[in-house]
Amino acid sequence: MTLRLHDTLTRSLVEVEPLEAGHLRLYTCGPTVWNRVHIGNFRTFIFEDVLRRWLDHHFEKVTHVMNLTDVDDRILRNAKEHGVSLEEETAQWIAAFFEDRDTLGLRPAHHYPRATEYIGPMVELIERLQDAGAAYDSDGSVYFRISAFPGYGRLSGFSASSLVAGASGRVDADSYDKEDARDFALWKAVGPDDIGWDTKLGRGHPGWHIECSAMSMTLLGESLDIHCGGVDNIFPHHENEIAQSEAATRQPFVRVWCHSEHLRILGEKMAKSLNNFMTVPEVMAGGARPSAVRYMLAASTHYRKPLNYSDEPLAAATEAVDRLAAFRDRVNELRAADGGGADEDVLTAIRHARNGFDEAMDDDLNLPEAMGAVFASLRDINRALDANAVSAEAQRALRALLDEVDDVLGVFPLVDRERGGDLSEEERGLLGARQEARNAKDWAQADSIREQLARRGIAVEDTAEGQRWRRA
RNA sequence: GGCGACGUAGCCAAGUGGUAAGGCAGAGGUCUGCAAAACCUUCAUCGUGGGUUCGAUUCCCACCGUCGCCUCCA
Repeated sequence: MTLRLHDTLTRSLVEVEPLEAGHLRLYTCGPTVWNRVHIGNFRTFIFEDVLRRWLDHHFEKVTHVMNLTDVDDRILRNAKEHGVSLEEETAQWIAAFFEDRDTLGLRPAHHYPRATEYIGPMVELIERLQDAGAAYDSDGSVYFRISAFPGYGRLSGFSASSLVAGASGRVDADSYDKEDARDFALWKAVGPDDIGWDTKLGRGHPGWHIECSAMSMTLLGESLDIHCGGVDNIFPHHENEIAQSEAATRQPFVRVWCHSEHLRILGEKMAKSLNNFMTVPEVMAGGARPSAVRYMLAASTHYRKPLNYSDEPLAAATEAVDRLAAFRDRVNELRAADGGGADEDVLTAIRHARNGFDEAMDDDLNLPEAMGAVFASLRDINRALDANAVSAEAQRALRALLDEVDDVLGVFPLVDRERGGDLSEEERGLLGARQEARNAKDWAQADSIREQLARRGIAVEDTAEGQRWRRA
């Protein structure tokens, strides 16, 4: 089975083949830590997490690097305003990012390089560009010379003439003294009172794009396999990364570019600038479960299509997760019999689920379709289990299927965390009393206790094996 | 203005040149002391208008609508 991903540069599906056999090198654009990231950012991070997990499944070794951009104009401004160092300013937001990452169950990257720790490599890279004639000084700052890189615009599809300076209304068009409006800053000169670094280039701080080139080359080499981010990074960020990297190394910078679509809210992109965003803690405070948020962001639609955030998809995701979790409970509680009358049907359904899942995932990470295959098989399996017992072997196969699916989906650890630990002494007592009431066929009493437990957030179900509880 | 994406049931959504996965919600039923869970049944001709084709939701054109990018936004 080969994995195919949509490559932004060629706008086609390409087979993923690591440059170094058996070792895939992945770079994902991380957060700019100037405040708490929102769930729109996390849509991209979760897409990248699903990719990372599927790559782990495919290749012997994966090295995943996610950068933390801890120097940029907003951070510098805030640090100055608060009268603190850059490190003090960003520490809280880095901590918040890791907290949210863990809330949503993202597999940690192998490296989280910070821009401020790579000033040296950035300066070296800029010097290489100067030597190559691809960079020039202006008022102490250093700019990349677009005209020195003929391939400029390939990734975004923008031709030189089509770029309308300031058309987005986001940035002042002519605030810098550049040869060409499209040229971008590699190094920005600052005065002695401003936060900056004294380097061979003079006192200043790096431009936005150079950090990713320097950090990825340092940690992953001058050519890496996959580089991803949100679609809004295509231009200018990734376009500029390609230009500055390849102008320096004369080698292809990245083999496959992947970009995820935006999360929307009320039909519009969720963004800090539109003030229509929600953070992970805010969503949780609204009663959402981490497992449901993760499911919604990862699996409710394909990563290259916009996803609209609202209560309905979240509720649907909650139910979908519950269905999976209930099925896992059922599998774990199966009392396997030697005969295993349902084995054949169950094993067939498992095979269908696995094949459908793998195929859909290999086809550009189509997790929605992959889950469709899983759910279709769940129904077949449930039907078989309703009718007959299964062998211990079939039970093991069912567990393996769930493990495989959740190796990518990643919701079960979150579900376990949400359910909390064991029952308290008192709650156990209530459950025992209810069992006694049921034995005595005192239904009124049994129902009343079930009500009490429900008010504590504990759902009780009666099964052939007795009572089963879970935190709802 | 340039470039690009999308438009499938009440909602979310996958997909294919030969009459549409899956999830949620709804309706009816089986099971259950009652529930819950599970299962069964039921619920769409794929934005509009043309064209190509034996046949299009799937290819082409136009239109309408929504959205994104156009120098520091994931």
